[in-house]
Amino acid sequence: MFTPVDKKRAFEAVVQQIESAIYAGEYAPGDFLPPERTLVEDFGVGRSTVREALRILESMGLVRTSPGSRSGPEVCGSVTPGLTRMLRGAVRMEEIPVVDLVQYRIIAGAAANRLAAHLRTDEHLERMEAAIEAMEAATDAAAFAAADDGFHVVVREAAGNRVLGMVGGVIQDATLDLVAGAVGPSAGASRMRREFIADHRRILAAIAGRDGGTAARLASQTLYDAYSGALDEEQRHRLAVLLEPDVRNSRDH
Amino acid sequence: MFTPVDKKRAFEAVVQQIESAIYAGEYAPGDFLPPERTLVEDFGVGRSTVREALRILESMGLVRTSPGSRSGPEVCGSVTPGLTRMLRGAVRMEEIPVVDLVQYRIIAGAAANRLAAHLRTDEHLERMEAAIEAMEAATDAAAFAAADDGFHVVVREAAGNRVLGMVGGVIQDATLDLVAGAVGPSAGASRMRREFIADHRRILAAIAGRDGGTAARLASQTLYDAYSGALDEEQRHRLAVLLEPDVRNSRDH
DNA sequence: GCGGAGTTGTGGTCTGAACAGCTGCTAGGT
DNA sequence: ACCTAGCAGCTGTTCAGACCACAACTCCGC
Repeated sequence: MFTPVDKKRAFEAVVQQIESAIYAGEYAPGDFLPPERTLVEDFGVGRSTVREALRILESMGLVRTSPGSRSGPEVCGSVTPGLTRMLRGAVRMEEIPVVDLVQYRIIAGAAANRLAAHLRTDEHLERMEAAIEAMEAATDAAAFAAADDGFHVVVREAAGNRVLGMVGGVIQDATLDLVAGAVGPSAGASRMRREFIADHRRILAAIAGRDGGTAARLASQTLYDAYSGALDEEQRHRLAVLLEPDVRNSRDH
Repeated sequence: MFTPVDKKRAFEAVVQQIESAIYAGEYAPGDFLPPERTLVEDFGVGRSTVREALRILESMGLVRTSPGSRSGPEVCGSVTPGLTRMLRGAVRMEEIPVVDLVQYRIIAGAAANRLAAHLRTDEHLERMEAAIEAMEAATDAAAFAAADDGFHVVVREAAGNRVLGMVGGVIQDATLDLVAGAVGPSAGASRMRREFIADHRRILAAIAGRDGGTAARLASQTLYDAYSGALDEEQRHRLAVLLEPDVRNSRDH
């Protein structure tokens, strides 16, 4: 059996070497790689090859270049912004149906609220309270939506799961882009808005009382109420499946 | 009040223009961008600038270049390989803990199995059965892991949620590469492997019987059993919170 | 009709150059 | 002695031109 030969392009080999060096800990965040012209000598390749490799590493968020530095490209620690950017692009390109986005928000929101109820600190509670007060003080739909966003951001932060936080943020943004002003609480009348705020207060109370099950259930129901109006019957059913399903099953018995 | 100026580098502007064109649908997956030398004329920049932009777009998974093509860079649809690569990097940089990935898989897996139980077709069941048979026939750990992957792919497909499918696939690939052989069922003895297969048969039976609650519970428990051995007590607790939490809460009353 | 050699266009790489921005040193003035 | 303006050096950024390898297309001879 022969192993498939991988014809690598030169810049890919450079990327792999630098990437491995960073992952291996030879370069810690904050350190500086050798300047481009030195890398050219070390790798024995042309300048453009080194630069293309650095562009890839930069787009991955591993390094950062800035002119005038005396020390070369900087190894920066946080890869999350690059990851978030790519995920956002992927979501945009997939042209995901709104019902899938809402369905995901119900799933991820329930889990995030459940986790937040167990792991939240008092500081988280204060920030959630502040977000609700910002919702009450909002005069236009944009400010209201932003305050609502802020509440969910704190919940995800309290949940303490980086993946849940990152994906949730991207999907939440995508939902806002698609349905901005059309559906959801921001477009509702003031009575609808008050009800929406009251829902959030109930969620906050459940999180404060470390009642994860109630927090998850309330969060799912609130999302369903906010968006179900814009969906047809078949789509609503796909969402309703996620609301208290275990109870439904036990009733079926 | 002055607005901060954003000094953009030339290749970033090129990236943004091409990116927007793709997202706007001007170039569908499978289409071809103009050749590099034509882009040089169109954008009025040098060749290396265009090439650096193309490298960034390529690392994001948006385009693919191959020498000898008469048509220019190809716009490719799937961004997931790039996402997986970057997520793996984030984990290796210890920016995202492995426990977060496992926790996410439990959350998303439970939801996917629950949805699949309601929406699956007979064809899905046949493919799940085929995946389980492939697990039984697997001789090495890699084949076993691949067959396990295949089962979950079908489940996500049956669930019919694009977000869950895309993100779930990325996370699954990332965990596969990171923990393959170290933890998880692939490293276990044959008894552990048989138990793992039996779990999947039970999940399949629940999905076939349209019992979403049971399918979700079994899937969560299987994942927890597979990975909990490699985690410490505090991490295990973060996972255990997600297993049958409503029952725990009702018992607390 | 068909197979093979030449042509053409493509991406991949290298070289050399010039420019802009920042840093650090230095010389001059106070 | 201290401060500041200017200079030199190094950095990243961009451009132009050239060459190579490769794939596809074309055309010619069989």
